[in-house]
Amino acid sequence: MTRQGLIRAALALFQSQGYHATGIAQILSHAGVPKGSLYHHFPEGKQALAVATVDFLAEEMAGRFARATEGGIPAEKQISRLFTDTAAWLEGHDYSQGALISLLAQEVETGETALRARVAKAYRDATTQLAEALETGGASAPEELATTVLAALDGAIARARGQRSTVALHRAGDILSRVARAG
Amino acid sequence: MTRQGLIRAALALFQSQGYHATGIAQILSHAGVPKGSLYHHFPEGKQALAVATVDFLAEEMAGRFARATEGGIPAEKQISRLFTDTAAWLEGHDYSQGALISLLAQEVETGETALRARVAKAYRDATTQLAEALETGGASAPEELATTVLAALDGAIARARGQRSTVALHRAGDILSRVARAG
DNA sequence: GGCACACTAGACCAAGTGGTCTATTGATGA
DNA sequence: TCATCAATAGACCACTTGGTCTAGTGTGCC
Repeated sequence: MTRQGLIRAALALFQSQGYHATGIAQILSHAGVPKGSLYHHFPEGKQALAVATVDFLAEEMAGRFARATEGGIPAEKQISRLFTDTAAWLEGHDYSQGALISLLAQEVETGETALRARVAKAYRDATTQLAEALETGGASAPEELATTVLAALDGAIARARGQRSTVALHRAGDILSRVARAG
Repeated sequence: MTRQGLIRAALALFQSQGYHATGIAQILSHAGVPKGSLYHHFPEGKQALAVATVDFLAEEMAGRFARATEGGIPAEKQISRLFTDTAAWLEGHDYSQGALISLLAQEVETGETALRARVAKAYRDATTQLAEALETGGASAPEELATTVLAALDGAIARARGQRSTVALHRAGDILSRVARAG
């Protein structure tokens, strides 16, 4: 499906370079789709595509957090896995991918309301979902912990990319999983 | 000084919108400086200006961390202050400012080597300086803690901007200052 | 068959991009 | 007084940007 292809291409590129650095032409060539198709599926253009991208990613993350709950894994283990999995994912993509939501949160001007709203929603949803998973994993104060874990994860992803090293990811994962065990 | 004005303007704009979203023209008008002056002081253009911006900010952060050590403040207190101060700073600027280093770490392509190198250096320096401060504040495993604190700080800043709320900052600050007390 | 319409295709456009170039200004030292 | 040169000033350029518009294509329905 053309629409899906556009979303996937845009996701990869936004995650890699950010919103403003990614041109329409680049998305098009990456997806192998002509301009007319983009503006047929997304008449509001680039911003609408970014919104769809955020929604797509949010759904993916939701599934991931839901799966983490299934086995009745302790919160401590869930957290350390989240960080090590992310580290492996970054290395697997040679640090070309990143944290879309936090990137957009900083790049997008206050004017672009639709996009801003989705970003805020993605943050809320990710936190509640992770908090639920951590709660079933036995964590106390799960909301507070989930917020901190997500913040550290985003910050560590950025740093990993800046330094081409996953040590920050592993350090943060260690400390926060210890918090889950203690608290 | 014209050069300083350019750096300050660029810092504010890059921190607000990111590197690619900020045009030369915008920096110029913000600083009240003509184009010729920019290319006189920074013959390598935009990227060189960004490098200077990172250096400027790194120096500022270094001073800030050094000051935190002076009073012999316990690590726990240092951390909670770092987060509440940042929250106040964000609110004071109406969420228009952000985390430059982590933004650049994600936005800048692998091709722009000079800028990437400075970003990596800024990460390293900030971590060692904060670790020293935390160590004199009585923290154990200060490097690990400093890394986690900086990651959580960056991630929480992004989120605060996305949601126009500082709760994530306060939550992360609470949890991590507790870690410093316990560990 | 032939109509309808979602979709593809890409030429085209005004506005903006980072960067270059020449001209001028103004302070300093001989 | 004059020469020098860092710094200022902005016109200008090739190129790219996001977006519009018209033309065509394929598929399903009557």
